[in-house]
Amino acid sequence: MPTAATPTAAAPKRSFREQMHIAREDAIVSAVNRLLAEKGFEAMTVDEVAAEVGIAKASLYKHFPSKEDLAAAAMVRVMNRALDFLATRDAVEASPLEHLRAVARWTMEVQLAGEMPSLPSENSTLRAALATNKDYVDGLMAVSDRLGEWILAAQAAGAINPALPPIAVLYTLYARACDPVLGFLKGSGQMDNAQIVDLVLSTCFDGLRAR
Amino acid sequence: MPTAATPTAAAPKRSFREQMHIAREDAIVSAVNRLLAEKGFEAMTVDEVAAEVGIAKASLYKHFPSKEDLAAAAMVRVMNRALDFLATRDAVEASPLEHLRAVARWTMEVQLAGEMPSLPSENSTLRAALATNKDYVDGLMAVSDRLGEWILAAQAAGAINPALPPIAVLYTLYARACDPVLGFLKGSGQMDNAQIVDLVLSTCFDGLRAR
DNA sequence: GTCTATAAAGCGATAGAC
DNA sequence: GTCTATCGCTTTATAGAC
Repeated sequence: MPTAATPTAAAPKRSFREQMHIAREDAIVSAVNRLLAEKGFEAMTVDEVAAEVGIAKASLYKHFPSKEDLAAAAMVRVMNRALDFLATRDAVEASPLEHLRAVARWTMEVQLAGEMPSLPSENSTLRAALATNKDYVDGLMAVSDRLGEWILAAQAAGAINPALPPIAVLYTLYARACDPVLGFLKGSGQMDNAQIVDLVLSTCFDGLRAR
Repeated sequence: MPTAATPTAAAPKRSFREQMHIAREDAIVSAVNRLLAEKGFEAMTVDEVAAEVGIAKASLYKHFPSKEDLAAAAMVRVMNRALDFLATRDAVEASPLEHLRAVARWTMEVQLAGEMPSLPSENSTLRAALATNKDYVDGLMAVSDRLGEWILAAQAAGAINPALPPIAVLYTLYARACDPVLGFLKGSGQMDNAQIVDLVLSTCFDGLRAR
């Protein structure tokens, strides 16, 4: 019975093709992710993406209808990875402040690994595409909600400065994920990644002033 | 004596023309400055600059030989404005920490005014142009030296965390001049500029943690 | 120095064979 | 779905008249 009517026979075949398809798309999204982190959306070209993946540019457009969708897919994946990381923290016994520090540390490590896309400038075409991308917006909301809980709890416990509006704390954490200070210090060639992360974490949570 | 041989007669005429020339170039650089702040180097087009200034694109290229030189001129002007501001602080009776706070506040106000160019991504063609631009490099060094003195003095006085390498403090101040948190908070529409600056200054110097 | 007009190159996106 | 080849447009930069 070679027809597709038998689920037990058709499912594996379809699944295999789908897995190949997913694997290919994952390779594409990975390349886009790296290029977005390295040079940003405007400077990244679709030809570069195709060259890095090792396929023709036209093939890219069979998977993603536009450059914006290509980049949006990478942003969605980053957001999902963040959600995955947040989920791992649920099993950890720690204070809200410690959770927030752990998240900030994770984002900085992702950035030093060259896998944190730099945020698109305010009037980029990518911004509009992201704003109407349900997967991205949902992921962003989910991350923000989770972080918001920890922020409120940390402020209630007196660990985070209660005078700061929670939204300001949230935005600060997002901004530090792309903090160019990491690249500056890396470029100075005087420290290793662990030292850089510790330093920037310190300035973020403890400030420049002595305590 | 209408010839150019008489210095007293020739000098004013040349000076007038030069002033016109300088005024025109200043208008160009101002437009470039705003566009660099608004959308960054890659997304800014020379056509936009010409349209904003109100002259033909070819005329721009009589003043500046390339888009990179155009942008570099704007960056040099920002650097010189920073030097001017630093000079005004010499007349102010204040501690090194207060000087650093004042500088950070000034950069944030410039950014909220839409006049702080976003820093070029790491492998932008603008980076290479800036690295070989003597005026820019000299200005950057002068600013860094001046800030470096205050940083060292503030650390010696125990006002800035002495555990932080001075270079990390310097880079943090540079990064906060372009901090996207200002734009985020502005976009939330919940605060005025003064509140935003105070908030970000607080997180920069005092950190997120309660004191 | 300013303009109009255009060259030269790069880009996102598509056509059509296989 | 992948490829080669190309379209159509934008962009940087220049030529040449005035």
